[in-house]
Amino acid sequence: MAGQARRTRTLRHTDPKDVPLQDALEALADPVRRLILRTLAGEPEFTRACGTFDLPVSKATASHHFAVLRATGLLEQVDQGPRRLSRLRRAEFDARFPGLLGLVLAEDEQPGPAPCDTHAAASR
Amino acid sequence: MAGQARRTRTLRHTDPKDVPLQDALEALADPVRRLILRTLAGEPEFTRACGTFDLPVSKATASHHFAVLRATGLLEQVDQGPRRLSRLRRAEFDARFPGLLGLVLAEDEQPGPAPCDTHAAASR
DNA sequence: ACGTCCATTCGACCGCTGTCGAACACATGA
DNA sequence: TCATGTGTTCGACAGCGGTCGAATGGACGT
Repeated sequence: MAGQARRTRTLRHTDPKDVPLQDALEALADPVRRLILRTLAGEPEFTRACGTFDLPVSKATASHHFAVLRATGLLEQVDQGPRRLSRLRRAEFDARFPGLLGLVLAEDEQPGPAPCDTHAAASR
Repeated sequence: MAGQARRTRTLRHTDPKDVPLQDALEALADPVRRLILRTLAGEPEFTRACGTFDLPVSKATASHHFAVLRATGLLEQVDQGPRRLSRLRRAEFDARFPGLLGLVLAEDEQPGPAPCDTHAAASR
């Protein structure tokens, strides 16, 4: 059978209304998760699969971060075949925490001279 | 004997302008620190000494949290004799991260069923 | 049926940070 | 000078969370 309509199934996601500020801040306090959110904000909805993100971590870790974001009501995901497409729940999250997501999306990539790097890179 | 001027000396504090979003979120992700901020917001400026806060942690831990808040540009402190009085740098922080502090100060104390602490019972 | 691709889950490791008691430093008042 | 009250600093400990490789589960295409 030729490909018919893709069976896109929405999976359970947390409603931002039920998210305590504690969880929201913890979720956003991770740089990888913020990178995911910023990437997602720059694309049409439901066009990026998890694997297409350019993240500095392994697949397992990335999956963990997606789960956290979903649990915090920050994104909604849809299974389309083997891929899992994401959408940023911008309006919903903004209704719960006005301005918070905006700060994240507007974050500068801090191109500084790497004062914040984790350990002795001994580079440059 | 009365009438000697209180020698209030301002100590070094970080300018919110120099604070990366990363640090701000990490600072606000701690419930004790948010409690400090909310308490401070409900009082006139420079009227609360560190010891007068009703915090669920030891003196040493409280001191640590005050240091973090100071380093994040969230509060300014003045030494008045043996006491260290604090002021919430509301406007300055709001200029750097519009709306963020507002969310914290408006936070509900979550009186609900969920006891936020996962363990640490029978302390002291 | 089978293999492939995609994402999650599992177990383990490790560093960071929140936590504490005790010791210290400082300013003040007797 | 000493005692007191206040806040910080010093080790030390514990738990959480981010991280990984490997194993697992599903959904196609052939």
